[in-house]
Amino acid sequence: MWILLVEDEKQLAGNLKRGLEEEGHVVEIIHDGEEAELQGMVSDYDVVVLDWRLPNRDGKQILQHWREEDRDFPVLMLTALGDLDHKVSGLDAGADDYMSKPFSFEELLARVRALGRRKSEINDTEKISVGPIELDSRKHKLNICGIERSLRPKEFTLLELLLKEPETVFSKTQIAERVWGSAYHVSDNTIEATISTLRQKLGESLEECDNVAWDDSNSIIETIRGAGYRLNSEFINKNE
Amino acid sequence: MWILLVEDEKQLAGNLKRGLEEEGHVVEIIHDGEEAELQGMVSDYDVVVLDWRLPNRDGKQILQHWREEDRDFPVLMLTALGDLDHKVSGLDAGADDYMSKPFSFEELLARVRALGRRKSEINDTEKISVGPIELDSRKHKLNICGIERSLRPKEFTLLELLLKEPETVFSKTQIAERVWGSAYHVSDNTIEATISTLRQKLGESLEECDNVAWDDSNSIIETIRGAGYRLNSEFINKNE
DNA sequence: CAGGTGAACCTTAAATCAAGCTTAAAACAT
DNA sequence: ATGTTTTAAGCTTGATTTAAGGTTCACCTG
Repeated sequence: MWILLVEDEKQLAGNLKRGLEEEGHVVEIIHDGEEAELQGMVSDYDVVVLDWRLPNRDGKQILQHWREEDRDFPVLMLTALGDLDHKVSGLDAGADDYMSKPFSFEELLARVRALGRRKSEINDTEKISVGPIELDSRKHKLNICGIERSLRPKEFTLLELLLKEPETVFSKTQIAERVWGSAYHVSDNTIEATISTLRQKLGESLEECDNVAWDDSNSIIETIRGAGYRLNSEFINKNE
Repeated sequence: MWILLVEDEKQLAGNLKRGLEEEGHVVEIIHDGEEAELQGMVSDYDVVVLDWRLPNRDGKQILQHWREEDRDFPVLMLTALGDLDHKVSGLDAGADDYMSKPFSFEELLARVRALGRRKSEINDTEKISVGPIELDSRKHKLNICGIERSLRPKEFTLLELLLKEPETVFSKTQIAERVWGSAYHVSDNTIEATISTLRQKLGESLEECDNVAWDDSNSIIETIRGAGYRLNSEFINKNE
């Protein structure tokens, strides 16, 4: 999932980010309230984790502005211990869930997961499947006509992105942002190399299936020159 | 869309250009303030992205001069983080939106799209259709009476330009600007060659249609000697 | 008004250029 | 130490531009 984490304590933010990433999420951190507000206006995160006390704007204000503008991602608010009033006013302002510090990481994880699931069926049903391909988000496992196959984290996230919105063309820039978390510092070649190994793994697996209408196994992921990549629509249709 | 990007950090500018081009926009980069000002005086871009800090002139000056001369394209200004004063003074000077660095690429994309939409209906209507010809800008697809056909990027952008404003005659210079991003370094012959292949592809496709009132399939794109090219108006009328 | 002339334009193939692919090895992280 | 990610290099494929010769058209001239 694509998560925005708004938290000004840098250490805590860093830890959470790492933990969430280990679970296979893509995490963006923002330390500043104003910036966070803007960011939320333009990007459709799957979940936003929002600290209540922030420099420049407080969490509640930010959230209210978002909701006024119909930004509808689920928001998990974080408050200091004892701020029970905040709980109420926060949920009022449109938060979907609430947690008070300190909390265990496991708990955060569980709630983030729950929120993501709630948002939409497509988005984090742990299992996405297109034709004979099944992806288990939780376990980072790929399952092709019954045969299990392990993917590396980056490969996994990339495939997940493509499967979630088949038909859509994702540009390298978008892929960089959604899989690596930022568009800068990621070279084209890195993405190409990842696509390449991913194709190989998919290809190998599909060859071992009997009942799949597909031969040129290399092109499950289509290249649209100059524009990006997408899941091959023919493949989708034939095997849906 | 036709976008001018004024930004002196070459690396950043290059990245953004690539990203925007992947989305199907035509992008011209200028690194220098003075040159940018001139360019804005003579070309009607759909959107201008303007860095605030530039060599030779600062963004604000440039923008003011433009507005004094009634150059009315939407301008998205870029400032360094924390320059909140600039935000205000920039919007004052006539900017339509603002973003502080660093920003995510998707954010830029969203805002550019929004500004383009605001300006005119024609832009960003994802699907353009004239008679049996349908063009999907976002997906880079051409569809003629139901049959899909692939065009190369330059061919595509050129056709898009002609379809967006049928009736209008586009000179070679205009075509160079709006398809290649700049009029220099593009020879007449290049454009002629592109028109030629485009005509062929359109011709072939139209022959396969039944219900189209058109015979001399070569002249869907009309040549107006000494002036330029345009979509054949007869074709438009017969098939509208 | 026939014929000639030059400019603009067309067409095709070949040459150049750029995007994307693949593999192994280096770097990084755990 | 092991698995992952990134870089590097040479390669393949496809897109674009150039080049060269052919058309067409407007207009000039005898």
